[in-house]
Amino acid sequence: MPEILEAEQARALVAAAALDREIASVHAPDAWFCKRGATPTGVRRALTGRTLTEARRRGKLLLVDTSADGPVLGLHLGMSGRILVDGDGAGDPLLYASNRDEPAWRRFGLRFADGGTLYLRDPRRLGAVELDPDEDRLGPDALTLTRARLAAVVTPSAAPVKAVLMDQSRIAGLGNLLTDEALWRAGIDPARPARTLGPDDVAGLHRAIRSTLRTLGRRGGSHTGDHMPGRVPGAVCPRDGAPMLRRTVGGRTTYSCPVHQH
DNA sequence: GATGACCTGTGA
DNA sequence: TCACAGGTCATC
Repeated sequence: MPEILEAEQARALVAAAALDREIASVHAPDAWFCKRGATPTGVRRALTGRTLTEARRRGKLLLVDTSADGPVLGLHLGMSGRILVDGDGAGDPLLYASNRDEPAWRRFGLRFADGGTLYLRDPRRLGAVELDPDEDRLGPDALTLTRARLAAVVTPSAAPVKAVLMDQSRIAGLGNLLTDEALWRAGIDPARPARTLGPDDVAGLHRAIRSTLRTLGRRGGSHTGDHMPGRVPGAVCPRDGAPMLRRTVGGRTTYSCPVHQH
């Protein structure tokens, strides 16, 4: 569930509440959760005594700079992760993930010298902590996606347009729900080969992505879309009342309207 | 580019 | 008891 909107909320929370506080200790109980070469010991050594200086984001990946030429702390929310600072959270309240404060779900955390804390709580354990992440493994951020860039990504690909939009190396930040919402808004069939989209389709899709991110961002998250009521078996299209089509496209469960999406 | 595995809470 | 949710990575 955490897609770009939830990651942005988490980034804003870290920026507002967790910067410039000395890290007294690091809670890294789960070696499996440390990815791409990071280890609990390594992370502990790298962060203890430093402060967080800036919170950035690329797609769904949180990037936190640290003081004194320290490493960049990379945090990924996976599918059920949430950031909590001093016990207060930001991001996806609970759609698939429980909101209980189960200590075992604190996969990673910082205790500050002032007594406060930052935690990454992730019941399903699919998030990640890494050091100095390779930011270029991700494409340009979806929140600043230009129409030209979208066209450059969509035009050459024979894959379903949904698969292209969700490919993080092409565009970073769009997940299953936001992609379905944007295609539903644009009236484009998720399974349509990307290269069959003409300039008008691309322009419309670009507008739909922007309106999706702006509107759902204001409402509070990826699960607040107009398309959501149609994401239930047996549901009808919220726009025109036609029975929704449920398929797997690009490896993910996909709901679309067979009447207005072509 | 498509598929399955990873992991685990939830709900039927 | 089991299908399903879903981001990402390894493998085909």
